[in-house]
Amino acid sequence: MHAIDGTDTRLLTALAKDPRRTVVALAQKLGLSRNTVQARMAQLERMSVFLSFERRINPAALGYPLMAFISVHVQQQKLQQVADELSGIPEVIEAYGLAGQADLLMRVVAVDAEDLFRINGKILGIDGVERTDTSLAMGELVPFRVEPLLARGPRTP
Amino acid sequence: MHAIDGTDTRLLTALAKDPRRTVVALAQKLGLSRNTVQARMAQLERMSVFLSFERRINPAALGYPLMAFISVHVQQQKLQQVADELSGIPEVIEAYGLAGQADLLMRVVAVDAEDLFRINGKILGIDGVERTDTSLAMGELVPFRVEPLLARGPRTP
DNA sequence: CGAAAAACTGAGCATATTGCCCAGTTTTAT
DNA sequence: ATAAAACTGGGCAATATGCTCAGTTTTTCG
Repeated sequence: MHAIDGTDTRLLTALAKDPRRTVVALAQKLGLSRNTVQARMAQLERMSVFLSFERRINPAALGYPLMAFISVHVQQQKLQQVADELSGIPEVIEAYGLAGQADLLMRVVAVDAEDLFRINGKILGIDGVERTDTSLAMGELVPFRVEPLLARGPRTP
Repeated sequence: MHAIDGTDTRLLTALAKDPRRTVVALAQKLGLSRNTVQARMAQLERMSVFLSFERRINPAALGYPLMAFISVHVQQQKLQQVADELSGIPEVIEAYGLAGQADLLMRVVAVDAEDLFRINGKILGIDGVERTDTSLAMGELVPFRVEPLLARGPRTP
């Protein structure tokens, strides 16, 4: 067994609903033996189903209430260098290489508008960065969720 | 105490590093009493420092290896309706209202390119959606992290 | 500055959980 | 049909948890 099956998705759904639930309680809820839940959890862990705990930490609560998406046009063949420089800026919380209009899209958090301006300046100062477009996030219109995907059951990859 | 302080950031850092650590082990590591760690954790929970567990679930492992960012131009005064429609599409895992070039930016996952095309068609079919721009994510250049923010210690909000 | 409130400490208790082992049964893969 | 994988439920020892408590320390506020 190395693809996610219906029992795994049910387990993930239950976990998502109540992340602090004990293995015993999960087993009860799912009608499985405790050992099975343990074994399945261990397997999900091994399969890298779980991303970092950091994703659960709200930057706003850390003092960074502003969020922005900054797309960047990068000089040819300098993408990796730019990425390395970006990773040195603490407020850059993630960055993706893109196939599309821009070369790179990052998510940035900031203390306030001034801070954002400063960060943007920093990004513009990176060798290889040609142009940036900044879009301030005004609010979550669809809050993050994977529950609808889980509810559909497993997909054959 | 209702702002995050240095002890909280240290606690979050330790948690981020080892999410399955017991309260007893965390207390030991941080040189605090068990009760204090428990009390602090409870407070962080109350303060909504922790976002949903779902954010830790990797859509790729669920059978959605493709990710794309789709920006959308929306007809005036239809933003909320569009958002409601988007939330009915399971593959739309989050969407932000923007101040910038586009009105809305969403993150979409898909099984394959065909699936992505289908989803895009669905989005274009929503009343109020004028235009979309799709950028396929080719890879994480800066993987998600808030550790550098935590390492800086608390920020006064 | 002093008093009060908040936060921290360490001890303790009863109960629950965990990691792991085991042998038997059921399900899946070949 | 057979073998391997997965599941089951039982069990054990060690540890953790939720919670209480009284004393101490730190922070807040007038």
